[in-house]
Amino acid sequence: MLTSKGKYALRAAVYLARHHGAENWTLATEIAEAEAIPKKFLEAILVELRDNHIVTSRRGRNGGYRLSQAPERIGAGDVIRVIDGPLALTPCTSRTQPGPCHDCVDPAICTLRPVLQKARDAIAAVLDGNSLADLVDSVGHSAG
Amino acid sequence: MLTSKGKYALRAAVYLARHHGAENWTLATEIAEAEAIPKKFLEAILVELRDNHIVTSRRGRNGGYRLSQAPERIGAGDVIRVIDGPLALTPCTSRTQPGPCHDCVDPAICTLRPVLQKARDAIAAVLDGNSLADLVDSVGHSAG
DNA sequence: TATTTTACTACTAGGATAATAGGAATTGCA
DNA sequence: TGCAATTCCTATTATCCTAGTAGTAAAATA
Repeated sequence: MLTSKGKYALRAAVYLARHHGAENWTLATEIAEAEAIPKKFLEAILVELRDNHIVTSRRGRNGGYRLSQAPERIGAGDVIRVIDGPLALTPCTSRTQPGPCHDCVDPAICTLRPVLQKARDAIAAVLDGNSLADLVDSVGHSAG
Repeated sequence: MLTSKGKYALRAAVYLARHHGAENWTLATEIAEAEAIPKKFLEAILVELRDNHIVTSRRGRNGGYRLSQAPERIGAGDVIRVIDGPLALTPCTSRTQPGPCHDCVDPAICTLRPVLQKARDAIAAVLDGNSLADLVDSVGHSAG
């Protein structure tokens, strides 16, 4: 399951994608109201997205946030990874932040790894295969 | 990410699959030692698996646990669902325990749903497509 | 310099996680 | 009948995570 924070992040990113434009800066307040996200919480999320180069921010008057790249170039998985961590089901099957499972007896002969690896690849294929632009377009139609 | 509990459950289930036999009852102590799982914690897990008809237990002397069905008929997803809950990334995309996302403005026009639905299907295809018997066989070879 | 807006730091309530402890109930065997 | 093995049940605990809230600092612009 995603955390609320992760979903908020994705919704905010999609909002920015929907309003993306060369010099179009969107206010945190606007996103918070439109998406019903607690404003202060959203600010913290946007800072994390900024630190991870998903969004760019500008302070002061006429400031706000915008995507760092075109919506077509940012995957849903990119946003989720930043806020909720790796897509994998275990540290040992993560590609972006691989690490040992502390409760694993012997990684070399782990019975679970092959399936969990396949699961990770399947999740990543979907979430990395769908850009924010795709999400904007997908409203209403659940096929694709 | 799976919880430790979920991984313990899956490892225990695979252990039972490896030692599956008509009247073969395996002790919790044996599984705990072989898989390095805290015994008391494992007992609680096995009780949950029993309540959800994944394993069958027998008390007293010569007691123990065994799978309720042939290892070929129990999917990795079945075990994970019992211990860690739905495979879906959000309640609204769960097939086995569907529910509303409390932070969702309007489910009908949710921008995230289509992708999350696809993600769920992808995860489920892998985890439901691999039985405990498959996991037993997959040791060593990570392809398949 | 006043106002807008993001950025930063600190704090908190509640719940989940990962156990541990102790004993009760059940079964088989001598 | 009683003892030992084993699962089953009820509590309790320490630690971390989640989902925020509050207040203030810093920056940019008009």
